[in-house]
Amino acid sequence: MSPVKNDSSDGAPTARVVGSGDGPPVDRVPTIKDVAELAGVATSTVSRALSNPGRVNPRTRARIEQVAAALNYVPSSQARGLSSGRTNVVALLVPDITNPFYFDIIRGTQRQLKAAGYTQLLVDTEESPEMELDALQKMRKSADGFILAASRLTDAQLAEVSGTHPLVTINRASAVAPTVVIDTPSAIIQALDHLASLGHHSVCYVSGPPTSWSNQMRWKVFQEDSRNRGMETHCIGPFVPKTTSGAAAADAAVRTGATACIVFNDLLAIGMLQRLRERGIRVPDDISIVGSDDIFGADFCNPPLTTIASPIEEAGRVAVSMLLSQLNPIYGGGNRKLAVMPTHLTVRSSTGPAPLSAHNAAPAAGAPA
Amino acid sequence: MSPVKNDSSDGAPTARVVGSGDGPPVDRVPTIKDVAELAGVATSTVSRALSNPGRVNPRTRARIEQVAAALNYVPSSQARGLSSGRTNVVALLVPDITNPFYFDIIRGTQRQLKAAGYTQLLVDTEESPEMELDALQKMRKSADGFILAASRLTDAQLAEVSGTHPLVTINRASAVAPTVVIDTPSAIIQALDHLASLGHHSVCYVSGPPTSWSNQMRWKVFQEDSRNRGMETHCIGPFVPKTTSGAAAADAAVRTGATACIVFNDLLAIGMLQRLRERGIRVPDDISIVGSDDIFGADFCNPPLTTIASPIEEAGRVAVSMLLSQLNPIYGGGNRKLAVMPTHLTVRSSTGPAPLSAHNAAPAAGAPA
DNA sequence: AATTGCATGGCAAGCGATTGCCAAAAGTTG
DNA sequence: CAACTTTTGGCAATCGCTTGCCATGCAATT
Repeated sequence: MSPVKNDSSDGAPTARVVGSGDGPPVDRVPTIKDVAELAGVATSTVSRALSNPGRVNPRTRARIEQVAAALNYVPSSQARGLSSGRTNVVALLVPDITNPFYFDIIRGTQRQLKAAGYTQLLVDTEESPEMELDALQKMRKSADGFILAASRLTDAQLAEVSGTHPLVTINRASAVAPTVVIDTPSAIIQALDHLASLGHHSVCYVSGPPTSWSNQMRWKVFQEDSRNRGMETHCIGPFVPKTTSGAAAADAAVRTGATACIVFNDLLAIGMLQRLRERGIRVPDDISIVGSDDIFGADFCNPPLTTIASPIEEAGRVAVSMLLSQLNPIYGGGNRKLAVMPTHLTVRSSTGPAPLSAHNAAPAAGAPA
Repeated sequence: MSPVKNDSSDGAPTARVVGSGDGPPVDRVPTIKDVAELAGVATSTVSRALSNPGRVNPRTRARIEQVAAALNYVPSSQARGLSSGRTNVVALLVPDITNPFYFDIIRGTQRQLKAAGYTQLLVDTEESPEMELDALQKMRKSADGFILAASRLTDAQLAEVSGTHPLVTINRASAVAPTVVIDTPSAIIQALDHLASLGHHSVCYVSGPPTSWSNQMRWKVFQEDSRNRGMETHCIGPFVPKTTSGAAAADAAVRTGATACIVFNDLLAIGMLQRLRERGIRVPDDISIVGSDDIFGADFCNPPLTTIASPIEEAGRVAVSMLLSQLNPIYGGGNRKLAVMPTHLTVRSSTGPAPLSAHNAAPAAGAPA
């Protein structure tokens, strides 16, 4: 009833500038108790007014909200977490924070989580299953749920963890945990189609981390489909999925005599592009390269990379929805266990017609023409 | 002492697979009390043993540690935070999480923080001062300190915030907060030197966000130094520092007739490169481009970008040290208020000799040679 | 031998919220 | 108007840990 902004003529009650005082900033940050007193109610009422709107009289609630605003009150997430058991934090675990592939995931989950009132905690597991497990363990109590992007865990580990933590995986199929995967078979088949229509007969898969589920899937489909098409099939690797591994990958690829490569991811593909250029091997004239992910940079590298693109940011968003419906059944949407994201081939300039020369004698650098 | 992977055969007290039970996983996670009881001491002793090693008898401590390990005990960060007032969380605020410039900062701070036992909380402020302020406010209690990368706050806001929150800024000078900046004057001068030695007489600064401190600094130095050298000086912009703004920037740059550009950052520069290529304007034959930051992609774009590189990851690490010494004076290192990171020019292929033709008639796309 | 001092560990009071339970007030119904 | 249901708000017990303060035991000092 009484106007609320009465506690000081004009100033903000908290967050005063240090000003001339030499000590640390004072003016203790307001707690729920301060709000309660000022509003003339019990702390329980304040708590409910703020997080359980229906439970309190609209008039009372309005007053409390005013006081809270005037006081610049922000509930302590610590205290809230302690007493309620919920933290409103979701942890996103990625193998390598600097891999552009994850940017869109990060951004997608970030947006969606924020919209749902959650805070995202980003963890870089450095491609290590141990770190992944460890983080999961350590944050058991400090996060409500987990999103594992391209988890490096074994099936058994994943099953175990999934039994005790609400989680969803991205790009890592699992029998037990809800999963968002990209449509790998379709992706590979599209790429192979493209290559076949350009006249390639000898193709090579450039493999990524052996522990990566999507790598395994890609190779499997690649192998089957290229065989069905009667293509000569090669596989090289595994390589660390970074540009720096591109040199080794490029050299190995050339050595197979294949006229086209499908590469585990764009990072590696871009590295290969660089190496091939150094060695004077022309792309796509001498060899075609198909990447995967369509990361930042794939469009402006040289030549621009043909690549398998997928709606990664959306995958992130979907993962969040799945997790949220797991955390809070009220979110509805049922409990979808699997979402498959469509893919499409983005053709740029790193693929072209197969060279006319035999496919078993790729031009070696420095060799006479 | 005990190996870590021991929780298999004889049962981990927690984290049991759900197995056949249909209810949620039980086996309440162990608390400090469980550890205390099992070790036959008080909880206070456990607490001390775990976080204040010197305060407890080594033998007792060993026992407690064993029990804790056996129980797979992980202290609740919530509870710890509540009672101690410390959260062991440091928030890193960046304007745009997808801007590769920040990757190295993120990685640098991440590493260093982890080493010091802190958790990094990454926040994307979306280039918005409001969001930045808001995040700061909201996390007042949930983070021990803040690192503001390229803060968009005004001086006044920064001063106020800095009075109430332990923070350090990166690439944003401030009279009040400890700061890590890159050596902008030197960077610009190096670039201008390079350009001058290539015979350029008309240069253009391509401006980034007006609220960016480093943008302001760069322009200031650019202006002064190019004038001192008797160069013709242009400035265009501001542009949003993303590749998508590159087209407009490129067109505007060409229009000035300058033979060389120094661009606010690599993202924008790469966008310009793309546009120039589209328009048939050759880089560096017709126009030279210098970027800034040496981000991921600067080395493999087309042509590879000459750019001002700085030890960004190290800047992140330094920022963390400065923050830590602020949070915990025991960390020592004094209270350095300013760290300046050296820069160097990385010359690649986007810069070359000034074209011989007059500098006021850049070749228009489609114009006959 | 008495005193002092230090190392060690326990007690218990918080930290700031949430929430089950209960009581008072308000609204309904016959 | 009585009996009953619903709303609304308060009490107080947690949540799991930290930490100031105190008690004890033992070694060192005088």
